Amino acid sequence: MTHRSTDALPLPHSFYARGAERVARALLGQVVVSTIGGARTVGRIVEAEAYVGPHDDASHAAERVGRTMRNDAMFGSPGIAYVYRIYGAHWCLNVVTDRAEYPAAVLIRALEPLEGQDVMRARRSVVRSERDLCSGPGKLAQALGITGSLNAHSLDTAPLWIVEGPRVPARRVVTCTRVGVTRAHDWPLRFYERGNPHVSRW
DNA sequence: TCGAAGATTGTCT
DNA sequence: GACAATCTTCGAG
Repeated sequence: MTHRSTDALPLPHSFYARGAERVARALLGQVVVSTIGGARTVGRIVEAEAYVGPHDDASHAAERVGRTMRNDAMFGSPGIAYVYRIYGAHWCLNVVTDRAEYPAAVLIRALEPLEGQDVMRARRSVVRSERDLCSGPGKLAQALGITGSLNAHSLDTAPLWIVEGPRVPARRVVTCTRVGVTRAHDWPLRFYERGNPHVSRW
């Protein structure tokens, strides 16, 4: 079998040990690999949002909130996952960034499916087209089988890790405001690949 | 112990 | 395009 990009080594710890805004931008084009439940599902990151620190009022770990049981993983080491449940129905996958004891993270908002589309389709109850598989934070978590049990999981080992993928040229990266947040909604901390049909929302 | 709010999605009009 | 579903978390009483 020929070499696949998904056989590459996981991204190093140093990749995540930077400000969330830089990590969010750098995550575009990287590849998420899941072997949860024994099935391999792979997707390329095409959309991400940064939650940059305690001064970010839209963050779950904003200063007015402080450290709680829910956001505890955000205070952990860079490179671990922060998985939370939203609206009582959906899981969302974040990557913890910056440094330990400092709450910053990047929300993975959309993937372009690369492998295991049949498994994704089986996990996702309602799918009209391939674009519906991973075009949203709750959707991609369901498609990859991600649940709260992966909170604080280190993203350099099975069953969920991130490897280097094809780089996205700067001219194809769009920067805009975050989606769905009710505070600090005008901060330009959302990044996505221009023209990619798997982005959650234009 | 209770009540309000939420980094979304799916369905209906 | 608008709105309900659904339940965990957190702050107040």
